[in-house]
Amino acid sequence: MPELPEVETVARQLAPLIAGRRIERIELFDARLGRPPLRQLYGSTIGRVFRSGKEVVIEARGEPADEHGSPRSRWLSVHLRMTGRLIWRAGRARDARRHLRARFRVDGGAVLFYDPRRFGTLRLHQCAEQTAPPGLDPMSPGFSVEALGELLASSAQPLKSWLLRQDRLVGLGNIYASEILFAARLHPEKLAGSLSRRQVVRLHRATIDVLEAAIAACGTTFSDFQTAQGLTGSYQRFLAVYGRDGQPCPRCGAAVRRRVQAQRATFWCPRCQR
DNA sequence: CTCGGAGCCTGTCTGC
DNA sequence: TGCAGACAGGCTCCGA
Repeated sequence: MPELPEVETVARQLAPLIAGRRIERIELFDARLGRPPLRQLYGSTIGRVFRSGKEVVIEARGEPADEHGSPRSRWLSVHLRMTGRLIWRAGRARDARRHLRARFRVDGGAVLFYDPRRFGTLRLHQCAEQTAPPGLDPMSPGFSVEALGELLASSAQPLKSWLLRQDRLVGLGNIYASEILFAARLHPEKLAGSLSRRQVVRLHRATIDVLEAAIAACGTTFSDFQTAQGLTGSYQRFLAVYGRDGQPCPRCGAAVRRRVQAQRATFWCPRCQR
């Protein structure tokens, strides 16, 4: 389910809903989540809530050790993988238990973690540095044409597969990789290291444009994705190629094609992507 | 390094 | 209607 725009949407919506609230209790309902020592977060106050790569990170600020000490923070990161959802529930209503994997009780409500396929993960970090993803975030100031060019330069991988690797750029997944390549008019099987300077510029521009538009639309919803407020995204209305196998390319009218590349469906326009 | 395949899970949709 | 198979927004591991 969630790629960068969806995770960004969840983090942005969750932040004002839970920042400043006290963590009362965290319940895990799925053994696959392991047994992270979450009790150490009890009584701490939620600070920043932000996206890191494809993870939602929640800062838990503990009490100051003494009156001069600054509060000790820990960070809880949630990876939604394919079908995870983080939903804010105000008050003390009863929660649907189906697919409920974890519940973060805070004063005034709870954050519910639903995940039908159970691929999602929770991790507890003792320092902020540990929450940083390995790759470059395309929404960060460091994402320049030069930086993208350098990352691409050494690779003999097809562009579509390259874009899915989280150790180079973080946050892109199967939907946006296809959409970005369409916007950049680049063929998904073109080798990453073979791009001209102008093509790198196009890819850079397309990455930012597609992600910003998707964030503005609160992400893409097919079936699973919901925002923190239980709403759906609307970017699916703007998808040019993803899931549009056989339909006309919105730019040139040629039939959009689909093929499986490294186990994942790839969609592209055979006429205007070169 | 890269690729392909299997695996982790459950739900939904398609075609016979 | 029933059932098998394909497929799904992510990622990791293995062997070639």
